Amino acid sequence: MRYMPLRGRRRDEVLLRGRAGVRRPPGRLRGPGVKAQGLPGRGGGIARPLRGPRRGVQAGLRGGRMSADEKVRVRFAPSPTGKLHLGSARTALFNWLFARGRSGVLVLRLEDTDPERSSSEFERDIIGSLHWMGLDWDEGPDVGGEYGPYRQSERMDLYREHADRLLETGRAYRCFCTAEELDARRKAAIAEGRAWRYDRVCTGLGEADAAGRAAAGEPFALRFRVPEQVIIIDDMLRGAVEVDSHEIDDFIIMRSDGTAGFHLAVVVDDFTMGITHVIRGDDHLTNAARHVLLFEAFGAPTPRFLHHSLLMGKDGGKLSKRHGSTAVSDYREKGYLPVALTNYLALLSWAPGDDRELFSLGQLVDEFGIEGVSASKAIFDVDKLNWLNRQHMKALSDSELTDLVIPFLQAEGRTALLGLPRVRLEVAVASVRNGMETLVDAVEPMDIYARPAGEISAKALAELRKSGELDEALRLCVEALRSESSDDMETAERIVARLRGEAKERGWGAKKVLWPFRLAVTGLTVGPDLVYLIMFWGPGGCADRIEASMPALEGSLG
RNA sequence: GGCGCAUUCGUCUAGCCCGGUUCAGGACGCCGCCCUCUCAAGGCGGUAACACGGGUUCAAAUCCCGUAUGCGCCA
Repeated sequence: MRYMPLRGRRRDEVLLRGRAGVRRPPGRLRGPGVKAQGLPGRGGGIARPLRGPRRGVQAGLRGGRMSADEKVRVRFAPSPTGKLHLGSARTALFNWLFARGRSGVLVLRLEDTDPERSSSEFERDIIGSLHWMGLDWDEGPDVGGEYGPYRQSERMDLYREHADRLLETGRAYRCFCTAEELDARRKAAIAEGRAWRYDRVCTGLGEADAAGRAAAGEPFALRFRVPEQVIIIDDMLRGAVEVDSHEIDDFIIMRSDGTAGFHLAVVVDDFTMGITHVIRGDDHLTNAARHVLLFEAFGAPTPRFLHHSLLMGKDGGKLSKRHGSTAVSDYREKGYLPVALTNYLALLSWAPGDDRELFSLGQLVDEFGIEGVSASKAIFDVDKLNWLNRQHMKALSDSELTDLVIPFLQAEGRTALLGLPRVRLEVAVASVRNGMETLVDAVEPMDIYARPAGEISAKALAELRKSGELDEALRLCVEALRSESSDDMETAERIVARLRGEAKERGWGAKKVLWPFRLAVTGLTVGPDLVYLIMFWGPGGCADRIEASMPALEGSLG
């Protein structure tokens, strides 16, 4: 590691860049990112990352190519080869927050160049999941835009043209090596303990020769001729990352089947779409070196990069299905609130700098800044997500929560509950809400309200039989209930208070009368607070239910 | 294997830039207590970390060097 990622530096840098429209000092003359070492006549790059207070600022200049009034344009570019993954969702969120916080533009681009693995079903899942999270974009396959098309599969001609340009200028060359030949040479190299890189056997082919073979129909790929230089990746999080081009072999930009290589497609898309900041996962940090080279070769401005850390599972490995659900839509189905998910995802690798943890999406836009982003790994911890989900559910009114719970009751086929008048449904939801971690958690506890009167579970029956002075206790309950008729909360509280009083008068603990109350009314040993039971069935309804339980209690009553 | 990135409680992190105010603060989890008709929720308290080794310095989580480990890319 050569450069010094000093967070304080970064902070200055961010402050400088933080406001859109702030004029930056004129930058270096040379192209961005690439140090032109050993290429005479192209000097002027920073030979080493500068130390001291100006380093970060310097690293942020991008060669002055970006004018101060240039609008921030970022992109999120998933492959529709699976459902939207939590890690991708986090990348999308970072891009979205970055764009929205700077009045920038977010582009959604689908990297669907692999027809074997891509499907429109996944495309729908991705778009649906993003929308569910509350994210939107200004340009994309579904909304259009002036830089389209936004599916890579529809941009093949563009890649071809650009690849040809590199061939014409000599920045790329035809490679006739077959897969078998390459494989054999790679194996040999590895067997000898050498690091394998493409051995450039085709780089010396004369143009006439190569063109002739191509014309004769011999299949070939196009390889990028990697120049000798130290590549500097200008990363907003990690500073200036240096990569020696010796580490990079002449990678394929156009496959022999005529499809574009990943690196070519990404770079062509990024600069033709006017992307100013590339925010993506750490796994692309070293790929960025290739990209910088390509931007340079095309004479295009190099965007600034931010390679955030990857999302890991509990065991430290890349988050995968082994660790549980990884798709955003799974969390949606489990009853997580989108705001809790975005809050949690943001909190992985980002902190506001103080003790606050609860953020709505809008608050995140206001508070989020790359100065608060950590560069180290993030492990997905569902416990914390659960806690956040709880916190966000608490902020909801009973009515709002009910609206959210209804679809889950439908999905679980709770028709009896769904047939309830709205007010009673809300009481039912209110009664179970503090036990909920997610929305689905409402369903089973609410089944208590669908129980027929007089049906007592074995466990509850045993508890009732254990209770002394049972008949007296139940008589008091019925009496108290019969004396009231409203089913509002005040009344319900009054009834419970009265029963406590009655128990106290007799020198009993409250449990002696309240426990049988619960058991007889619900037939179960666990359930919502008594106050809610009274509100749900009404005082009369509860009295009826207690009386309905009497037959089952034969022999236990005095 | 080469290169790159990362490394503060089990987990997410504050602090690190501008060394002393920190025997390192918060949150989740876990444990205990309180509350209590049940289950929870809630309140209160506790547990637990500067990867390691050198160096600089009166003083280092904070600065420098090295090592280790993890992750990534090349595949």
